[in-house]
Amino acid sequence: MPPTSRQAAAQARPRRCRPGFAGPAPDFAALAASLAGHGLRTTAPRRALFALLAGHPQGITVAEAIVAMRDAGIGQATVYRTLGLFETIGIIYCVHGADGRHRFIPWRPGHMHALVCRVCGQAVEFDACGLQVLERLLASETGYEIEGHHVEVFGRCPACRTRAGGT
Amino acid sequence: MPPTSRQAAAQARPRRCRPGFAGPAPDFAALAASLAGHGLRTTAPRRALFALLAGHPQGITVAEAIVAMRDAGIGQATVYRTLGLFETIGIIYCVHGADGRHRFIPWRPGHMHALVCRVCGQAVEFDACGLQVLERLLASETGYEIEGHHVEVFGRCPACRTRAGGT
DNA sequence: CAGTTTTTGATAAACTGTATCATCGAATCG
DNA sequence: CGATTCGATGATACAGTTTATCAAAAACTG
Repeated sequence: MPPTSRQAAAQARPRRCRPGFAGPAPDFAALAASLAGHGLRTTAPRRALFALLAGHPQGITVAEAIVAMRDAGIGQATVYRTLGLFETIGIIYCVHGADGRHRFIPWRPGHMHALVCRVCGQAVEFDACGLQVLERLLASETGYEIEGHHVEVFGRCPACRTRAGGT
Repeated sequence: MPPTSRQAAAQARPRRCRPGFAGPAPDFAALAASLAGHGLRTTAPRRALFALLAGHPQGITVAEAIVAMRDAGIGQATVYRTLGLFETIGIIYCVHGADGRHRFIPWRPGHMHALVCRVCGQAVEFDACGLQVLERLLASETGYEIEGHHVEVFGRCPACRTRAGGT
């Protein structure tokens, strides 16, 4: 749902696939630009969370973010707010593992998707170019105007397959 | 109503994607067979939830199920339990929509997916055969053992496109 | 640097999902 | 057909997760 109350004044335009984020070296300039472009301010907590995400290209859970941010003196409410904000302005996206927990992954150039290991949670990204073909096909066959898609593939990573055959 | 359920001939296999479920006419015999095949009992709440699901091929949320079942005098704990059960024995599967909420969808033959209109909610189904190619490619490239996928495509249906141009 | 508005952190509160347990009932057996 | 057994249910309590509130602090503007 859209943000409530007064501090929602800055309407963030729902945007997808903003390139240029994530990676070993957090691009704070890009962060600031994206925030400014949505009329939002660049603050220390936002930078900190952005850096945390940049250091975890495979994504983090809310709980992990809360713990990490707490060590930096940042409250959990801010973590929730900022994650939601980042998702809204399109610098991260949210998936849920098979365990049902949300995981936030930085957007990478090219509209990547995550292949998540059900056992250890490690995620590998892949492009879903095939999906764009599917979208076009669907559009022409159904007359729908396709606005987006959400893909989730899950399985077991090589390490987990080796470690335990069963489960 | 204990009618003649001799048609339950087919023994239940612990298998996913069992066909024959869902649809306008809930196949209670198939439900009973599947439950019995897992050593589970056929009860009124399970039949009721099964019928509810059959009436919503596009899936329902937990909240919707709880409300609907409450009207039938069924407790929320039972709804959670039964949904989890149905998922375990493979007559429904769980996804989370772009809004982050879980949605339970009856398995259909052929593994169809839904294209949902964001405005009116009307859904069109399509097969995602392209996805199977993608899965195989991912498996060979990443070494993951692919166990499943979830695809959600959303947009605006022709009627809603015509009716209102906005948003 | 002062003013204005957004953002934050702490707390409370709401919500979601799970565990417990006495009771009920489906399947089985006599 | 009635008795028995053990799984299933519903109500409640409980734990965990997410959101709302609001005074205080911080960020942008000029």
